[in-house]
Amino acid sequence: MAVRETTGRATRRRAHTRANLLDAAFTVFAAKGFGRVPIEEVCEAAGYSRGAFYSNFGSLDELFFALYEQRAGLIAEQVSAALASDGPDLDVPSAVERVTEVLLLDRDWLLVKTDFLVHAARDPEVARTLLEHRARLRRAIADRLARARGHTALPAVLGDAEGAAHAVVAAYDGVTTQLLLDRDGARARAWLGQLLTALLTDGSARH
Amino acid sequence: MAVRETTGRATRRRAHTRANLLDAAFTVFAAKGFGRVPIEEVCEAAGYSRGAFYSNFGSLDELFFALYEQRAGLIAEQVSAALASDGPDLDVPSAVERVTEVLLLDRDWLLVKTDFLVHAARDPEVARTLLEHRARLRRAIADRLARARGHTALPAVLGDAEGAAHAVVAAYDGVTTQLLLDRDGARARAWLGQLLTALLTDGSARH
DNA sequence: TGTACATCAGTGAACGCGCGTTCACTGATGTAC
DNA sequence: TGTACATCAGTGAACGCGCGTTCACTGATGTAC
Repeated sequence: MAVRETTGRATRRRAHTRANLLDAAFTVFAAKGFGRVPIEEVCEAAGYSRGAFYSNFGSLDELFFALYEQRAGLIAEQVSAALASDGPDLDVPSAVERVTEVLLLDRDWLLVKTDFLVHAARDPEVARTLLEHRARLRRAIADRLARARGHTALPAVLGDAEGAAHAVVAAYDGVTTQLLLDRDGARARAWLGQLLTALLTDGSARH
Repeated sequence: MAVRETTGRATRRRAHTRANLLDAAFTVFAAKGFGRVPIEEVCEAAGYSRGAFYSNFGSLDELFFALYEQRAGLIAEQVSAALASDGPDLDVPSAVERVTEVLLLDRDWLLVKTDFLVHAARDPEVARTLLEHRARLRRAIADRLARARGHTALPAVLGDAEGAAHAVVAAYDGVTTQLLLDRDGARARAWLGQLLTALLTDGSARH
């Protein structure tokens, strides 16, 4: 079954509507939480009737998954860019700074991502999707760290670059939780920076 | 307004029903997620009619909050106990081991706690409750760490014992996220142990 | 380029189910004597 | 200790609203000539 041509016939309009619904859903989900939002509300925010929704998605879940995929892809690209943007040798503090900025800047995304986590935690199929995204992110980080070996030694307890990347993700998730509660973005970014520094350098100061 | 006597008249029965509803709710919420559970389902699981629910709680939210308070209190006690259970000097690895065990053993609790986080993230009033619990936990950890100063030096990047306690909580939250997704409890506990060791000791091995 | 036509995206009224909420009741639990 | 009584916890049927889903329609968009 071939994917519907995105160029043929009145399909530009369709794609446009779909994108509008996704954008509206992002805002509304972030504000109220997935599962507390009736279809009607997404449609209203996007400026369509409910029929338009059913013409584009089979259910709110389907839209939610599409939304997650879209945004997660976007973030992944931004992180890659942030990691790629200096020479072959890694400047840890500056890379940490840039990645931190990407990961913690959009509170709405953190909210939606957490909603998605809650679903994934109860549905192994959904969890697989999320785990794959995380694995991809981790690999990007690990690769970057590996390439920088010798420049900065990693603490032994964490094992190899894979282990260190794992720790980076854990720190990110931990700080995310705190940020969701206290809404202090600046502090969260500073704090994530410190944590990553503590984890990635050898504990010996660099205050 | 005095709190209703828990000993007077047919109130033992009432307290019993309330406890049954809370226990049933814990199981059902963990399985399906708060917000995906109709009142009827909690009542059925507890063996009561819906009227019994309304006789004890004003809404599912109210029950959910009561449930959170109850369980969070329980965990807090267990953590305190785990921290108190050796002499005046702190044996970091063994304390880490014990606390890790308490914090990551009950997946159902992690699920319910995450549901609660999702609500708190959108309601500052609810967030206050959760932040207070976290602050209490953090203080217990910080106190314990402070008392052990000199025994094990903390890395400078994290600042004082408060900072280190903050890091412990962040690591816990981070590992929780991973555990919710991969369901590998043993690995999560090992991993949290490593992270805490990396954060609390001075990076210099102790493999 | 202009016009007639076919298709299909999006409309919005209508339907009906699930579930929250109420309330007159019943019988279990404790009190008074 | 036993019995009559009062209270109030828990029952379950009934009500009705919110919202998911459907579908006959309209008019916007692209095609053919």
